[in-house]
Amino acid sequence: MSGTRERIVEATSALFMERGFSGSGLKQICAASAAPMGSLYHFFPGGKTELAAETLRSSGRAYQLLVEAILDAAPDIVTGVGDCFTGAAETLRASDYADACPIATVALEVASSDEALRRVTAEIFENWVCSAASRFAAAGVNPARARELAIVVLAALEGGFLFSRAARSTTAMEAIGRSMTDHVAAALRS
Amino acid sequence: MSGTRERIVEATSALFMERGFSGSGLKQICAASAAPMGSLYHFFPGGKTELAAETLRSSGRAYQLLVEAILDAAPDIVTGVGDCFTGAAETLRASDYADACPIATVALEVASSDEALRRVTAEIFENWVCSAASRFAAAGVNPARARELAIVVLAALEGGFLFSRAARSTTAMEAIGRSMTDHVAAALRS
DNA sequence: GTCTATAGCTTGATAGAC
DNA sequence: GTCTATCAAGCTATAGAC
Repeated sequence: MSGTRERIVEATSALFMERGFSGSGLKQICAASAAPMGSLYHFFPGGKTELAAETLRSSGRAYQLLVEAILDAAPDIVTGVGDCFTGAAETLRASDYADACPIATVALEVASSDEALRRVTAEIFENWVCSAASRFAAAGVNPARARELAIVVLAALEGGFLFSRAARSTTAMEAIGRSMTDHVAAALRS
Repeated sequence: MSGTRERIVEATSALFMERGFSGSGLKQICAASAAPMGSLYHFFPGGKTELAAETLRSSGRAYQLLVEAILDAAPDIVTGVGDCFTGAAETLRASDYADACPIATVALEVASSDEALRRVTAEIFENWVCSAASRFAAAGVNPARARELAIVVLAALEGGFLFSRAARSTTAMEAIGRSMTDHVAAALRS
């Protein structure tokens, strides 16, 4: 049960957030996870693509569980959505704007240049949308609208990460969070 | 007035959208723009960073002018916002999901790893927000709210590019566009 | 499973002829 | 201003001893 494999995946996830897919070298990943090159290719014979696919799936799942936990802990869905945005803002500040979406950077890099990885990112986003949509529907939003609402809220969260990281300020994330709580509240009333 | 310099910047912009900053090599850029290596360093003695900064500024300005033209051509601001999203969706489909935001991919790549380029992307986004906010204010939105509204609409547009490119489908962009027109209309009524 | 060494290629950048 | 040749360093990937 050597933790080497897990260490490699964790180091890859962190490097992907800081430098993206092309900017993260396998040597750098090995150094960051204190793993030799041979171990990386032992666990991931498919090389960088296989490692990236597993890293994206793993951090995508972890991120989904985090959001679900925040939504389920809140007294109502509107508060829960607000908590996601304030939590994202706090995490950004606490991590010096490094700990953001673990998928977006790589997703944009590979969208037009690596079909296998593009499919992986599409699957992760689809899981996120389904997860959020089911929460909105359970909270009383018309099921057909619930999916659209999930798409909008998650897209706005991604835009918030982009603007907040670029500006090194969380004012964008906070403004977007306010708008999204209003938007979800309006959807509940209709 | 050798067009070599312009060709280099244009090729760089296209490659940044398709493969990002780290994924675009200078040799690739020279090949795509039919320019020799020596010319690239003649025009951009600061190397890849200087070329990237100028490319980002140039395509950021062009993108802003495009959005402003769409907004100003529309009969009202709500229609104009809707036109931006349907236009983005059409452009994505027509370009096989390659022609999207010219800044976002690079902005995420450099946010935590290249301070000089991070500042450039922050400045571009700030210009976009100011431009959109002034249109919203001119349409009758309370000036304090106009800036927040601009941030939300642009962030949602960026999230729409991300989800639509990953899924190779414009349904996300279209759903987000519908929500944003509703959101802008609501801001006008309040 | 772990580790070292290295092949083969590409990267960003430079030098110097023209 | 243009172009070629080249450098040192980085990359992904592999081979093979332990």
